[in-house]
Parts: sequence; C-alpha cells; structure tokens
Amino acid sequence: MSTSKAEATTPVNGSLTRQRRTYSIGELARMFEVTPRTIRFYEQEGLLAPERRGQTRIYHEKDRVRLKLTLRGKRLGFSLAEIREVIEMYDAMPDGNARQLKRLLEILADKRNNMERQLEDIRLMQRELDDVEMRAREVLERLGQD
Amino acid sequence: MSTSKAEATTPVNGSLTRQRRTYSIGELARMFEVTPRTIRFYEQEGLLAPERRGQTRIYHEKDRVRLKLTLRGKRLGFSLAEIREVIEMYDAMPDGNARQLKRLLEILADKRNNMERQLEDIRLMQRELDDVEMRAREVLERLGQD
DNA sequence: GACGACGTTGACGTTAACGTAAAGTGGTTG
DNA sequence: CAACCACTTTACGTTAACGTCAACGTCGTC
Repeated sequence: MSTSKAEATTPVNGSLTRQRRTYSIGELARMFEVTPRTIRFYEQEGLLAPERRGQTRIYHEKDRVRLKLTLRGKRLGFSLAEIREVIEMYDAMPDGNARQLKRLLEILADKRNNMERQLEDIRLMQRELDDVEMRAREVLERLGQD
Repeated sequence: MSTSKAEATTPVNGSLTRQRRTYSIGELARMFEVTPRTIRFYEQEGLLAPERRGQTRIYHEKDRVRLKLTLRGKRLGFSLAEIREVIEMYDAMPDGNARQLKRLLEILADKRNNMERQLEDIRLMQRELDDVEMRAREVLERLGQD
C-alpha cells in the first residue's frame, strides 16, 4: 500500500452539457491506476457487468461508479466478496423481500462498526506516528549539534 | 473482515502494583483472538522476538505492545513487511544515522497520507451506507403497508 | 505411568487478488 | 497491405498470510 493520488472523479464535461457517457477498459484502467486485468477480474467476480459491443466491453457511468466504490472498499480492507454482497443486495433492493432487506441492514451495521473501529485505529495510529516522529527529530537534532 | 470486539488492553493488575509481566503464546493468542500459529508466523517475519526459556517462548509487555500495534496496522491495511520496516527503524533509532532517520520520516509521512486518505474514504463510505440504509428502510416501509 | 493440556519445529496446503504469457480479433493509418 | 494498436479469452504463475497436520517434548495430576 504505497502513496498515490489519483481519484478519477467525474470528468469535467469538456464541450457539451451531457456527453462522454462511455469508457473503454483501458481508459477506466488509466483513470483509476489499475490494470485492465484487474477490471476484468472484478467483472469475473461479479462486481461489474459492462455492456458488450460484440466482444469488447463498454463501460458507462454506472460501471465507473461501481469501480470507484469497489476500489474505495478495497482501500478500507473489504474483500471483493464482501463488496459484491453489498452491491448485489443493493441491486436487488427494489423488489427485495423483507428478509433480504433486513439482512442488508445487518451487513450495513456491521460495516458501520468496522468504520468506527477504523476511525479509532487511525486516531491511535496517528498518535503513534506523532510520537515516533518526535523522537526521530530529537535524535536528528542531536546528530546536527555534535 | 467480520465484526468482533476484543482489543486486549492493559491487564487490570489484580493484586500487586506491578506484576504479571510475562505471557505464554496461548495467552497472547486468546487475548487478541488470533492463533498461536499467527504469532509464530509474525516472529518468523521479524515482527516479534520473544525471549526463550529453553524451547518455549516467553512474551513480555514489549512483545504484547508490538503485537497490538501489528494487528492494528493490519486492520488499517498495512502489509506485514511495511509494519516490520517501521518497527525495525524504530528499534534502530537511538544509533540511527541521519539517512536512516530521514528515510523513517519519509515512511511516516507516507503512512500519514494513507491515514488521511482513509479518513476521507471512511467519510464517503459512511455517506454511501447512510444512503443505502435509507432506501432499504423506505422499501421496508412500503412492504409493511401493502 | 498414562493422560491431557500446552508447547515446539518442519512441511505442505489454501485462498484472495491479481500478474503474465500465448494466441487470436478488429480497426486505422502510413 | 502491412504494421500497429487496443481489445479479447484461456490458462498457468505468484505472493501474502496464514491453516493444517505430523511427530515430538514437558509438565501437572489422577
């Protein structure tokens, strides 16, 4: 998990007021700094279901958003299976039966707990980092003086 | 990544005012809800270096803290290799040369960026969860009325 | 002194999440 | 038309992080 910056938000809509609705796999890959292989793998795992023009995949806004959510979920440590579960339930929502919906709410509560824990972890970890950094700077100081 | 609760903080110091300094591998495992195998693996990967009484491992407070930090790091998505890198540099700090220390500060800055990004991710994810939950509740409502 | 609980070291197995290489298709461009 | 992309499928390879199993040693106790 190294540093990077790109988040690939909504495109800036260069000319007209609602266009550029589709993407190739390569475009999407560059946008999010993943490989096409990764995107195909996500499809194979049921996280994406792009349109097909013949053999080649055509991605729309919806697919892009899904990919974005998927990658965000990954950064938060969710497995692809977990992410898929939520996505599937979300898609099945309109006609979902009560049991399914309650199950979904359970999962969401679980994720929420997870988020809370991570927030706490982050706070603690930041303190640790502060501490280590302080010590490191002190040592550096002394090295400079001698 | 499922839900659980134990964090295994400092023991409550039952009788005297500074005791219970060592742990067996099994105790530690139960404390943090991992298997002994996991703990041995972390040692093999250079994250722990417990004392040995003959063959058997003896863990002190220091080791327990390290394990705690390691697991926290894991929950935040760091690899064992990354965690080890930080631990090693931390240990080598007192006599670390300037280059090493600067490298450490770089790594820390990197982790910090990571934390920031995760905070943002969590905020965004929480909104998504809110949204999904709302819709789910709406659908449930309608199911109840009809 | 047999038994069970706990510890030890190998060594091989497993899963998730891709990487990589091979071999083919379809379009456009000099 | 040949060369070059970008895309496709199939399939085997790889890495991290353990799980699992075998075979053994060491206590305490019944």
